[in-house]
Order: sequence, then structure tokens, then C-alpha cells
Amino acid sequence: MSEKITIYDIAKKLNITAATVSRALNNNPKIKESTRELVIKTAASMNYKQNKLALALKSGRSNNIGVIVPRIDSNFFASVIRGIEEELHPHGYQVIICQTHEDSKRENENLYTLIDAQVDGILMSVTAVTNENDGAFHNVLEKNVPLIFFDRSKNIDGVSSVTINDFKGGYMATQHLINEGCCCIAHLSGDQSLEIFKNRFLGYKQALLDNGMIFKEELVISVKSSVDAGKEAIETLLSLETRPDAIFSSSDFAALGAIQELKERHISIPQEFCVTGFSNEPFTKFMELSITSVDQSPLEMGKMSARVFLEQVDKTETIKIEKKVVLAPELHIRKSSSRTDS
Amino acid sequence: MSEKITIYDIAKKLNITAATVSRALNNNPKIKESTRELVIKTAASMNYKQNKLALALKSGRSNNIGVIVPRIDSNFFASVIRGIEEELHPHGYQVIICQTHEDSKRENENLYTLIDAQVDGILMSVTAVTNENDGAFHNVLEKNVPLIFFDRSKNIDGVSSVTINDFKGGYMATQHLINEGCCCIAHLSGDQSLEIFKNRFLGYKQALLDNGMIFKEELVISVKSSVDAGKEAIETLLSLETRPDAIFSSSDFAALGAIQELKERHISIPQEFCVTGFSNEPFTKFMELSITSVDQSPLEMGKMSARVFLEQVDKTETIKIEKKVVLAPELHIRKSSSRTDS
DNA sequence: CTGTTAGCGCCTTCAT
DNA sequence: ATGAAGGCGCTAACAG
Repeated sequence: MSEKITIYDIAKKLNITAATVSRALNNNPKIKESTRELVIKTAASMNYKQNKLALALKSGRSNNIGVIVPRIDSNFFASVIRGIEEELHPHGYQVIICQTHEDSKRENENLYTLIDAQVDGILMSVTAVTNENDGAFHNVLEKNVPLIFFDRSKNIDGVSSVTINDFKGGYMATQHLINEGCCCIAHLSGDQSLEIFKNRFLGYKQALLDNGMIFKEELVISVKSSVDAGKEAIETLLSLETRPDAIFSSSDFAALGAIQELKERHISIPQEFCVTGFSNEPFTKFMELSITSVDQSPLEMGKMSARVFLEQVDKTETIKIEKKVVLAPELHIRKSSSRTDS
Repeated sequence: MSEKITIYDIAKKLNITAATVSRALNNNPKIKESTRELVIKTAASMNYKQNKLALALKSGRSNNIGVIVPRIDSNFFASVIRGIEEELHPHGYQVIICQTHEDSKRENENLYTLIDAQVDGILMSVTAVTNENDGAFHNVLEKNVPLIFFDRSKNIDGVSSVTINDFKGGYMATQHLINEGCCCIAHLSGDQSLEIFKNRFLGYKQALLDNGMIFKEELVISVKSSVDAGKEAIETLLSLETRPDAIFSSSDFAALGAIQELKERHISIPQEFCVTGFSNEPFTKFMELSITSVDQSPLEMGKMSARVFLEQVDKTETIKIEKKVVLAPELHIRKSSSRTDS
């Protein structure tokens, strides 16, 4: 049907040169107003569309940014992406999505692919190292492509990050449990090679110590973020001599599993056992026995990451700015841990 | 640091021409094996990366596909996108995400933007018409860019679609409520300009008629997909003379709101009142009073859409194929409507 | 103000 | 089997 029409087509029609057309279309100041109008009008009538690929090749900027996440179908990551998209859209950037499925090999592959695709920046949440770490990150930095970590960060020189204060989140949740009178608090953690989980754990530990409580290694269990993992954890924990009466879980899903298993065993929540999660997944609020959780403000995190990128991309290439934004976590206290209210 | 290196750089180094390098890299059969190996080796050593933008400009194919959804932070859409990404990734396509926020103006804008960005195809879930419909869709078809609708479809000539049988979904849910002994079933519907909601409604209506029940206009309320909307709907419904004893909701969130409001009024579920939702959002399964819902297999829907796109893109340009894939909905019966079990 | 020229990086006839 | 040349569509010097 309608063939692709270029600035040459409209130049020919107007007996002018393509450069003039280009200038007119780009609001170049030194062009006669009359010709500008004429060009714009005929361009519209011919249904001309600028070829962004040509522009990208010419300028070296694709106007695409890459976003790498472990998976997209989690409320947290989807919300972050929403924030990124909304912040970047007005600036003319398109968002390319990549998933790692928690496989660092896929992560490296995605990094290379995005660089190949000439993205103008990469925003990502790293995955735990499951494979050989080749120089993918180094490659990105070498190419001078702005790289920004959100939530799951890595300590790399010259790389900015937007995270929440996970230590504080862990501390707040644990302190809350202590305030509710829990005296033996267990912790469901995640992959310790990820800083977020390490920091949540450290916050938990510090809260215990600050309150004169004893930290016990055996009360910390590393689990996957799944309902089943939470159930299994309860099984383990209840078989200990020092039976815990509360859990601070780094995962809402594990917290849910724990709650389900506790109910199964007719242990009343929150009277006999308190549970808090992390991430403030929608379902934690919806449950009849709503679950206390730490909110990470994912939408804000996405927007902030995008803003950090925009700052970065505007600067002169020579100066490497490293910005570390740390957002405040927010504890949402709900029924699963409120003895005072219920 | 490391400058962008091109085929010319490696050609110079080897005292051959760029064309030869290009051929060697592309496994052109008429190239000496020794030079091929040499080229590939030095390319690797120089850390050469093909510039996809140049390739795209040359070939006219960007290897990007655009995905347009109302919003990304809903489990359904995020899961569809996950499916699309997973199916397309092995074929070398990148996925660009766009959101409409249920605004048809944004939808048109996104369509134009994607076309401008020279995407090789567009997969989308349409939004209700909230603004003037300009020729955005027509424009896409004119450019011969494969367009595939998923879930929320539009009847346009030559456009393929992947949907579920919403009529059947509505029918199944309603029939189930009837089987459970409900005799006055209300329906929470959505924007009737969207076929999915119209079809769910029609399925509901047909089920009533097939069972010799009376369809009453007043029992159908159009609501937004939100918890609050569900609560308000209950208020309206309970004030009717013919007070309903069940709801088939086209939205899980509205169903949840309805349940919350019913509990507030001490109406027991499912004994006095049954509720079913639609979409099988994760929380429907997690609730203590789990919610019956219709699953739309979003992951499969995404993969299927991607496959339809791949078929389309391979064909010779001249033939327009229009494929309508209809997936089967699956009713997940849970506590909110199981009188027999509980 | 506008035309001419050149080049972004790659591929692909056409020669040789 | 390889070199030379042209072009994908656009912009940015450099002229005039």
C-alpha cells in the first residue's frame, strides 16, 4: 500500500533539497518561515514519518533504554517498570524489557544484547550469581552506557543505584515484633549473595541486639520466595527446642506460606505467633488476616531510577557521576502481627 | 575508553576490505575458510560488536516488537508480557513496552510512536474508546506491520487476535452459581465498549435463560475494576426489592470488594451469598475465603500471540493472514461459591 | 536562507 | 574468493 516516504520524496515534490526539508522539520532557526510551513504541510499531506532508525544510526542514540529484571510478572518489578515507563515516556524514550529468570548467564546475555541494540541506558535489578561472571558489566561501562541499579544493587565503581534502606526495613519489622511482645523471632531470608537480603538480615540482627535479645543462627532460614518454602520453614522452626513465636520474612510469599502452615497446625495468629513479610504485595492487604509488610514504594523507585538516568545522560560524557539514592521503607502494620489491636 | 569498532577497523587491520569482513561474519558461503577464521578471531579479539541500528536501517527490520497494554502492573498483563518475551527472545526480538492507562489518545500516540520506531510488529490489548479515534490502526495496517490483538480485541479486517472465550467464561461461572443453588444472580460488568465485557455479560445472560431463569436489567451493574467499586455495588444491589444471592463479577477486584462489604454486613459466604470473579488474580487463591474465578491463562496467551506474530512475519508480504485464536477459559471453583464443599 | 557533500555502519549487487 | 561502489534515511558541517 503506502510506500515508505522519505524527506527526499517531499524534497522532490517541492523542488528543494532534502537538507532543507530536514531543517524545516527540525525547526532549524535559519529557514524561511514560508518554506517551513510549506514543508510541514506537504509532509503531513504525504503522511511522512521520520525514520527513527536512520536518526539513531546518525546520532548514535537509539532513544531506547533497557530494563533488566529477574521476572516481569511480580507486582514489585511490574510496578517499578511502570514507574520507569511513565517517567521516561515524556522524554521520548522507549522501554525494552528483558528477564533473567534469576540466571546470571541470562543476565550477561541480556546486557550484551542491549548494548548491541545501542540502548542509551540500562536500568536493572541484578540477580544472584549463578554462573561465571564474565565481563558483561565491565563491557557496559566501557561503552559509556549509563547503568543504574534499582533495588537489587551491586557495588560497582561509577554505577548509580536506587534502593530502599533494607537494613532499616528489617530493623523496623523486627522492632515491631519485639514491641508486640514476641520473644523468639525467627527470620526467613533470601539468597545472601544479594545485598537486599543480607541487609534485611543485618537489620533483623541489630534490632535483636539493641533490645538485649539473643541472636541464634538456627532461627535464620534461607528460603525461596514461595508459599511452599514458607510452609516448609515452619516445619523446621517448630521442631527446634527453642520454638520461635514470630517470623520476620524477607518475602511476602514465604510469609503467606508460613501463615497457612501455622493455621493448619491450629496455632493462632497473632496471639501465639506473629508474622511479618516484605514487599507489601497486594495480597497482604487483601487477606482477611492481613499481613504486616514492608513497603518498598516500587512506583517511586522506578520513577527515581528514571530520573537518575536522565541526569546521567545529560551530563558531559567525561564526568562519571555516581549517585546512590536510598528510599525509606515503610512498615504497614496489619493483623498478622497486631496483638494490641485485635 | 574503548571506542566503537566497526568492520572497517578490523578490515584495515587485516588489509582486506570491509565487504569481506561482513561476508565472513555472516557466514557467506563464498569465502575462504582461512580468512573467515582469521576475521572471526580478530573480530573477537578486538571486541567487535555488530551495530544493530545500522543493520536495522539497511534491512528495514529493527528486531523490536511493540507491546501496548492498559497498564503493566496488573498480574494479567504482566504475565502476558512475560509469555511474549519468553517466546520471542529466542528469535532475537526485543520487546518494547507501552502503556495506555485506558486512554485511547495515548493508545493512538503509542501506535504512531511504535511505527516511527520501525517495530517489526505490534501486539496489543486495546483500550475502551475514550477519545476521537483517528486512523492510528489504519496507519499500522497500511505500513504492513503485523498487528495482533490479545485479550481485548477489536474487529478489524486482516488483524489476528488471541483471546479467550469470554462468553463461555461468563456462562461457566453463572452456570456454576446456578448449580450451587443460587436463584438470583447479579452481574458486575465492565465497559461495554470492550468485547470481553460484553461477551462475559452475554454468557451470563445466556446461562440464565438456558436454565429458565429471568434476566433482570437491574441486576447488572457496570463497575470499574476496583475493590471500592465492588463495595458500592453491594450497597446498590442489597437495596433492590429482588435482593440477589450471588454475584458473577467480571473483575476479581470488584469481587473482593463485594465480599468485604458482604462480610461487613454479616452476610455469610457462601451460605447466604456466592461470589465469583474473573481473571484468577493471585490473591483469589491466597485468601482464607478463597475466591472462585475464571482463569485466562495469560502466560499461554502471551506465548500464543507471539507465535501468531512469528507466523505472520515469515509469510510473504502480499498475503494477509487473519488468524483468530480462541483459548478456553478455566473455572477455578473455590470457597466463595462452594456450598457443597464447605 | 538554501544547496552540496559527506558519513553514521552495514550489506549487497557488480565487477574482477 | 575478494574489491569497489552505492545506498538504507537522516543530519551537520561547509559553502554560497
